[in-house]
Amino acid sequence: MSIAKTYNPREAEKKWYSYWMEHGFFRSTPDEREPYTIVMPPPNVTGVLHMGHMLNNTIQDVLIRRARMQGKNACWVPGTDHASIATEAKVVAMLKEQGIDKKSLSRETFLEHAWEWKEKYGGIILKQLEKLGASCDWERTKFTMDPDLSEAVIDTFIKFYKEGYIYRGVRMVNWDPQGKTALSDEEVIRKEVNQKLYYVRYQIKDSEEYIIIATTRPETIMADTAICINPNDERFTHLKGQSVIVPLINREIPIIEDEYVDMDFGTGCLKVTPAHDLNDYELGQKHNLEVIDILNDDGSLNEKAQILIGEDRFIARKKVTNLLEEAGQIEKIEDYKSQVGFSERTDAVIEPKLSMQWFCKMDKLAKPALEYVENGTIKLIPEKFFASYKHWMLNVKDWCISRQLWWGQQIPAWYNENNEWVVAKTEQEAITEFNQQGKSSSNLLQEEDVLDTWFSSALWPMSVFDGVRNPDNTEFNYYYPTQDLVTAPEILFFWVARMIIMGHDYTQKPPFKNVYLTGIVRDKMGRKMSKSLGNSPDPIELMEQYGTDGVRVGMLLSSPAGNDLMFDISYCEQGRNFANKIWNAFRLVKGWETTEAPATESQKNAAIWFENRFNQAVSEIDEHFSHYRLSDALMAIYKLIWDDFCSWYLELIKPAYQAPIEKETHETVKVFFEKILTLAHPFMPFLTEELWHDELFKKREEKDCIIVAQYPVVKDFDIRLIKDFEIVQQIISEVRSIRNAKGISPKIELPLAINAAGIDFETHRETIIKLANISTLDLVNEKIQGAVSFLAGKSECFVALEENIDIDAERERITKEIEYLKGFLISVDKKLSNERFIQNAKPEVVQNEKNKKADADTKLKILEGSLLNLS
RNA sequence: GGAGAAUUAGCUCAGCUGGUUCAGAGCAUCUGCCUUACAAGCAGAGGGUCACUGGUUCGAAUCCAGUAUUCUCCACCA
Repeated sequence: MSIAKTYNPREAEKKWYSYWMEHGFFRSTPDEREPYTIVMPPPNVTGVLHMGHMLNNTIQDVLIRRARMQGKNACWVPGTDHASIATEAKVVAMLKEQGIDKKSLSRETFLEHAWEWKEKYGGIILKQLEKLGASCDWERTKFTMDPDLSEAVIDTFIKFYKEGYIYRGVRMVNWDPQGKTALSDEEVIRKEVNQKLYYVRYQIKDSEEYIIIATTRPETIMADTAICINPNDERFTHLKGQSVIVPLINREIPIIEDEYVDMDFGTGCLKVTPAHDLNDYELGQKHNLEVIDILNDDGSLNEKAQILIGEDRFIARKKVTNLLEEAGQIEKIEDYKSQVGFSERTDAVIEPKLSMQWFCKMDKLAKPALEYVENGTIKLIPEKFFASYKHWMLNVKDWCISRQLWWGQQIPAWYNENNEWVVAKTEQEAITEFNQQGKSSSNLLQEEDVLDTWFSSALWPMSVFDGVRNPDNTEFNYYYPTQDLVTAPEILFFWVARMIIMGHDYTQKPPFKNVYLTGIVRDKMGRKMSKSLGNSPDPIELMEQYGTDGVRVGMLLSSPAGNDLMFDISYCEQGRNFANKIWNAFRLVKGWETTEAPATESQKNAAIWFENRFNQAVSEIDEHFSHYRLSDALMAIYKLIWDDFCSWYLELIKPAYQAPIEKETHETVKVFFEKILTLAHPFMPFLTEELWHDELFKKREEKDCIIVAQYPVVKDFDIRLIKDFEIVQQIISEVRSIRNAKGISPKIELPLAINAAGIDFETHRETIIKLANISTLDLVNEKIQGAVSFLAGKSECFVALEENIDIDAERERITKEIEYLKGFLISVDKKLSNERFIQNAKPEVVQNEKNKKADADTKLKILEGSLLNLS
């Protein structure tokens, strides 16, 4: 029988994923065990797996698999998000391709198309997550527009409305002219843009004089309703109370005064356009200015502009500039950099626009959500994000929750024929409500707008367990609050904060205990990986190439929480190589014939050492996990397996070529092997499951799978024993190093003599002989003449080489070491003779220095002896 | 403009409340090995004024201040 020399991930991946599914290992139902719950941040239903998802979901899978193996009732709830704007844009684009204009469709027909699209193309990403090994409870898959989740959203709207958090009003909002909807402040991305600053002349009425203003948006001058100057600005004192003529349209507007105007910026004169700028709007409110909105929903000019009607705002900007120039009204044009808002979803330039919207009052709601994080009920990992969380929470603004879209939850508000409105779940209830208020209830129309998608995502940890509609249900009581949330820092406010707010409002509990914020996946040049840059590898292809386990390991090796991850393909290679290393260790153990003989002493000692070393590693790994240092945990496993298990333990017990191994030892190796597989399983689910089922270990029962095997628990270990073995390892390394330096083949046996101090070398005799390839190992009490010597711990070792040793080289080496030790002693002595040190330092520290001195003294004496011995 | 963070080996990063001569890991590099588990490997080796300048301290990669560079978040200056 032959086993492939390299691990082939493909078969194992296919086989085990469906095996796990068929046997229901991912499924979770409430029982007497401790629950461990993660709700997956729902990707957009339009989404396709990218490196960010890969990282994020791998982390979640590692956490959930480990918890499952620790005997917890692990429940990972997957799902998708309806992503109003993105999805609606996709559907509109698709319809356009078919020659259908959204405007020509009724709301119902459009939604039919949208649902059709969703059923057909939506949720590809969930399928892709399977490839990654995601052990979600797929039967719980939710969509934010599922009927029950939608109902939860509507209920919440009504609840918040009744509690006085939701109101409706005309406000300046962020308008996305491409998506044709309002956006929340959080959905606006500000970018620095190279612009022009236009200096435009406005003629003073009944005068030849001009006033010059600076603007970046000349196309809005038709909407100007005042010019504002600073009352303290002496340059303009004579203009107070005058009015000016708006160029091109010759409308008369007043000159007003307000200290808001920065005298040093531009010309010190500001044109006031209340309809198209937030600050101007506020100025307008203060000074009772007229509001002239010259823009249509799509960003083109309307008839109020009087000129260039129907032109897009950016074309209009150019044309207005030309017209102004022709009219001699442009003083100058300067280059200018400024921040411009873009839509997070469509990337269109945001237009401040005055419109009627629904808002959620945030200040009161935010308070308890801040407290949770402040008092540690919810932990942010890493903590550094607390500062910005706090800042946002303290300065939170009201949340614009209405969107002028169809795809989403339609706001449950109803208008009667007099345009009066009530909030009610159904039309029937609305009628009742109107009647109670003594108002007309005929010709009711439901509010056209839908709710912000984040309004529904905010309920996610509750709504997936139906906890909003039915808070007393068993599942909700069992799984909520959830344990860990793994997500990107970018949506800390969008999502995390709002989940905490809603969770608290409903349950008086936080929705989760820990928030692990992953980094951003960047390319080698530090650029964020994105589709538009084309610098992101396709995770699916990566997994094809390196194996899923390899890519998982690669991603996690380099991603401390909250730090961005500079992704490089070589990490995946490292992951693949690691998988292959385990595979080959398995081949070795698998290939051994056994003999009935009992284990040898050295094998037993090796086993004792590895057991202790293993327990030490388990402690370290546990510690890393408790701080969510997944990459450190993984590295500890990597080293335990590669170095300790393969390079030391296996080499140590390995029988001679084609010789059988003692059965007792073989059994022990197998036990260790199973243990390290369980440690590795959360990171490398496929390989470990594949090996677990090999008959080398045993015939497994149908449900005896590593995915539910017992995860190693923290146990005591003997640090002394491990340290002693380190000395042995050092001796072996030194002998190999001597070989290397002298060009002596590893096949040639060398004699070794040890002047042992403090360690029982008999225990390790066989080990040293075997791994360092020693012919004779003598324990001596004196120095050996003409041998190369070195110090391991406090034991001096001698290798007598057949050819003459290079005395000068040896002398130099030893002298160097002596000098080092002397320097060391000087520094220690300096400390110890410093009274202030003795007085101020902790007693342990002082004692430690004393011990160091004693150690160094011993070593120094040995080395000085060696030096004498050479001459 | 405000806030936060970072700067340690060629690369990616550890280094927790100052205390081994403290400078570490992985990868990469170099040298020697096709030693029958693994060349996706084995053995060995080299490599860093801990960004800079001051300060606190018996003692600083670690604490403080300033400087430089970089990043992130927030913010309405036309």
